[in-house]
Amino acid sequence: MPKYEEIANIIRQRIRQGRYPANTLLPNQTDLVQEFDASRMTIKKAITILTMEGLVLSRRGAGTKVLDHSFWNKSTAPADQYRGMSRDLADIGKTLSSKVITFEVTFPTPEIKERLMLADQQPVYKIIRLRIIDGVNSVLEHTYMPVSLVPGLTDDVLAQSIYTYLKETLHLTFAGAFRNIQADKADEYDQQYLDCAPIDPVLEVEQVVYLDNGQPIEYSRSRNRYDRRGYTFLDVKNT
Amino acid sequence: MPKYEEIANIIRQRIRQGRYPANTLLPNQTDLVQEFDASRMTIKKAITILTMEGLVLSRRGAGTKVLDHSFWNKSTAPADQYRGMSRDLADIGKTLSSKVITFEVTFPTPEIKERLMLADQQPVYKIIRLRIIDGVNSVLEHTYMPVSLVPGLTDDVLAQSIYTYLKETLHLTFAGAFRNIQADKADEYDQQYLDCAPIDPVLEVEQVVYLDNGQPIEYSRSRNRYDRRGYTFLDVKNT
DNA sequence: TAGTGGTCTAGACCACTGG
DNA sequence: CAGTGGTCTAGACCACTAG
Repeated sequence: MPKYEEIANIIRQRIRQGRYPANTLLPNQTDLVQEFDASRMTIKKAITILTMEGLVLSRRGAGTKVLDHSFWNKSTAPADQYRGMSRDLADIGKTLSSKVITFEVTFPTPEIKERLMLADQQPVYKIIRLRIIDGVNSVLEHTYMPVSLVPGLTDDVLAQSIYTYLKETLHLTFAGAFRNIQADKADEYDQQYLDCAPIDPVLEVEQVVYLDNGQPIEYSRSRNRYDRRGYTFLDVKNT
Repeated sequence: MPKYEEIANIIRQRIRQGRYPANTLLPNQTDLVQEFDASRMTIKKAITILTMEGLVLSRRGAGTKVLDHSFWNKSTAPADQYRGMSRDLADIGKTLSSKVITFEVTFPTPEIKERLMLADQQPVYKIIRLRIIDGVNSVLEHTYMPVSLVPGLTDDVLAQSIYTYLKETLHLTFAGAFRNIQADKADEYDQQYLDCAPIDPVLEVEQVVYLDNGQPIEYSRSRNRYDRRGYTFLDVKNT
């Protein structure tokens, strides 16, 4: 692990523990240089990480302030499960249990072929899973993955976390994801599996996930019960 | 403007112009060091910007590849208006025209007071605007701003872009925003102004926008017609 | 093994904030 | 004005990819 990441971890811990209380200033960067025996560029990089996480805010001439974002958890939102991948992409697959509804191999439609950047005749997995959070049917997940990139996918894996399998077993690493979020009416499928009424809206999170070599590994549409899941994130100006 | 930003702009332009075509490699960093007469750290910083924008992807040992994300625009999504603030926060206020429905000064509810981090007795503007995109009523925006931070707000400003006023006239700069997105049923207000039926869902984008000194400047809830607006963004792993 | 990007340094200058 | 963070350099070493 890079030095700047270690330093960021230490400072983050100190903030959480209250050693650097909210609305006070962090030690200045030259002091941190001394304490961590690092160059200022390295300290700056560590602080940038914390800035992107919304923990601190630096201003030229004024120092680096510790922010108070405690109210984020007291949100009125239905349930803030989704998070950005600032820390780790695998959090997407974080839930209690899954029920596999469909698991088959097929040729992709033109749309899916394009999103996964596939050549002709390349088969994909088509997976539909019901995600059950705290015993409540919450998300209906339609997933497509190229068979060539994900050998050995089984029902067992699907019942757990796909991403744990991709990371731990196949040792794949991710570059990021492209997402589109929209509201939609509940279709018959949603109504059947999410136990919702025809008038209940659905929050659809559509995403393409990329490996660190730029190859798409997944296209999915997650249809969330509107009263169960929201999508929460921080959008920090980078500089 | 910092040197690394200028370099990023130049490289971005070359990518758009096709001088660095998709799926080819950028010149390596030592070559770029020579061309731009900069240090490698500066070149790296420029490339990081482009990485965050999804334009390129670097891999240790393999070079920096130009990505092809042309299909993002051919999305099946209803309309991708919203974007992250990677480039500029003001884009949030980018729309054709507005109709002011409510514009008053009031004391905040406890919830809004907390989100705007206000002391007691501090009044806020309460603004409700209908945003009309291409002649169609698309978004109903409920906005709260501290009066003390935004002097001189007028109907004229509201009819245009609030953010242009904040930036150009008041010279405020922004640190970022916290957002929560969820689906909801259309309430009577939505039905009246967005011309939608009771069964039509609504996409609600809730946000708190912060100034660069950490002070919240706005709390808002934007209620979008589900068939008019989605929320589209890139989530890139940072390192 | 050659070539790439990732990290790190020690120092420097500058822009900005706030008393 | 003193003190802060933002930028930038010239060089170094290392981890990784790909032939």
